Amino acid sequence: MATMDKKNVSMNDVAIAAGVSLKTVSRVINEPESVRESTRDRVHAAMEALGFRANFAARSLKLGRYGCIGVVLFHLSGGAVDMIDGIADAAEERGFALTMIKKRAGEKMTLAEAARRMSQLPVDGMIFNLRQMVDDFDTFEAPKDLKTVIITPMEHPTCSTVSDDQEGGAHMACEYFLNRGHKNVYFVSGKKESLSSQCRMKGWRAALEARGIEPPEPLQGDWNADSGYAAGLALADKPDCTAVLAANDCMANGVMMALRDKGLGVPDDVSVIGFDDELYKTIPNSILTSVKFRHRELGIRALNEVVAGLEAPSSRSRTLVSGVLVERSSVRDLRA
Amino acid sequence: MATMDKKNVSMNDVAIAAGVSLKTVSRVINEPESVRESTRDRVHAAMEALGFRANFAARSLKLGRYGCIGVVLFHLSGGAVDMIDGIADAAEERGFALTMIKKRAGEKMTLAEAARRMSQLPVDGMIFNLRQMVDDFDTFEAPKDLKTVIITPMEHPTCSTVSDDQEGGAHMACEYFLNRGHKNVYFVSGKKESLSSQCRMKGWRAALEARGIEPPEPLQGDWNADSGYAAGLALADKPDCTAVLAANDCMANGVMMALRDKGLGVPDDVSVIGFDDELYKTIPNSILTSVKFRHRELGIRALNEVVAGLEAPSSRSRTLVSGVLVERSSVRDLRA
DNA sequence: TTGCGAAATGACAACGTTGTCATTTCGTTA
DNA sequence: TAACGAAATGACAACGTTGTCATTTCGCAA
Repeated sequence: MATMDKKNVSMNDVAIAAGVSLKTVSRVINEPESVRESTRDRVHAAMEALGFRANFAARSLKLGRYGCIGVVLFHLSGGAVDMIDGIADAAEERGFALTMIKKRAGEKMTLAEAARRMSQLPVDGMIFNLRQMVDDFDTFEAPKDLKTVIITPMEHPTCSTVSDDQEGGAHMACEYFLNRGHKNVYFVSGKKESLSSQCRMKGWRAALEARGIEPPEPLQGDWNADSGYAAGLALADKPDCTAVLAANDCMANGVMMALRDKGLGVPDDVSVIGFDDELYKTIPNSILTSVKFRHRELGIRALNEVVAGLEAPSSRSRTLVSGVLVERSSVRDLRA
Repeated sequence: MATMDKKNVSMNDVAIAAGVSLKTVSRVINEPESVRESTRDRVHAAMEALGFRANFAARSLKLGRYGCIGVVLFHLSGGAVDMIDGIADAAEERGFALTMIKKRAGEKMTLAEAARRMSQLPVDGMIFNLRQMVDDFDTFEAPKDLKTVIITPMEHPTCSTVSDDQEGGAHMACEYFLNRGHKNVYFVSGKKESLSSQCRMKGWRAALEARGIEPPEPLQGDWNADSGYAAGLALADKPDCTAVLAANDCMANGVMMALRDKGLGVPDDVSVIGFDDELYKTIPNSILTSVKFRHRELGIRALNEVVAGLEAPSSRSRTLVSGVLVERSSVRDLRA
């Protein structure tokens, strides 16, 4: 066998093989222009022959940075995929890799705990994806030397935050109803503990109150279609119900099915708007108008915010990524 | 201000503050039992006061390992969330963090390229999530010192692989039809380039051929409901079509809607089975029988395989995680 | 050929840990 | 009190890079 594995190949090994100094090998990697071409070729050949791979630990130790951004997933939901996608793409583009840890099911993780664990890992900054409340949210202080961005709709006293504009999205949907002559809007919520659901409800409530309308009692759902169906059955009995805002598309679909089963048409008798714009994937010829959030954009913003803050970890900003109303035909214009 | 930030606090700083040697601080962290309690307390106090955090780079450099597993996402689909969830949980449990990179949209990444990039990062082993074919699949050789596991339905000559048993799942669904008196099964595929779709088709074809049935021409879909709907319209015209296997639930739903619109009932006139068992989230009272894969389990297995192979990176194994048929009422028993 | 400035290369320390081995301190027993 | 083995602690090198600064080599003009 030609290559016996004498552990790992170091720059020194390459240097010896190429008949140059260790430092020259380093230069070939970091500032190739400064090395004469003939020398460079010799070094490259040696690296190839020995199967050299730069040692991440030694490099980071010397440089004092890792080129990695930490991501803490407190919660892994459907929309999280696109967000991670955005984070990963933006990271890639800026030459960072991601280091990821996840809250385990059942485990109760605080921000402080997450920060403690992250700071043992190779990261220059970190992103927390937080979609539910945690105990120490208000008291948490990020490590001074580790830029921290929290993806959450709540404002944080010291950390930068990034969020979908959930309230704004709900507001937009309500306005859409009201501007078309609807006198009221019913609301079907998602799981109680979800911040998204809470914010969507808050926006709905605010939009109605801004018009001097008393918001009706919201109906409690759990994100799934069956809970929407149950809500729909209840709503079908309310004569003043002409408009329903459901906190996601699945429940909106449940509502529509229930209305249909009760002999009511959408949008002829009742108008419906959902959230997330994903029903079209599952329902052919879907007519549901829906508020869509740009999760990918959200991830990109979060990552950019971290990178921008690497030099000044204590800086603080608040970013809201607006939603978009994807218009289909599930809302009737009562003025017509 | 008490604590001016003189860059980072090192073990040496702590040692001085606590009036002990650097090595004792190291011991407090790595083998606390071997340090007298009074000393330990003093060191802990100093660490607290100075805000000491162990330096990952220095530690890894010395230890020669990182405690991180690399994950390469060639493709980020819906099912990937659960898989990542499984990987992350298993990693957590075994004391590993994850380092992640992602193929960017449009970019063409080979296994070799992915391995090259990963090996510059802090990882002890790696997992490739590969749901489409890549150019160098057969020729790829993993770095000798970096255990590599590929999540893919294809067998690889040198790397360990882990996969859902897609073929088996399709086979199971077909058997389920045939055992209930159906004489044939039609198939609606997903996107052409998807390995999942290809494997499901292969399993379907094999199951029919095993019973001496000539498989009808498969219908090409794209995973979304509309393509299923189109397929359903076509199938409604085929008098011999009593059973349809759709490569996912969304398309299965599209098929069912089309059949209904053509005046055919499910399961009375035509039976349908889907894949992934997720329709119930979107459709109230869903009746669709579906083959469900345990993506979370898949992730766990992949991670365990990597960790098991850390000592012997060249070992090779093939793991198949079986699917489960979630039975509802979309299949009619023709024998009754 | 010599001299010169610029380009290329090299020697050595340093980054912050942990392993090895030597030294000090402690608690017992003679 | 002295002597001893065990427990606790410390000094120093090493891990594989990069930064600093010194040295060598090069290309060109005198």
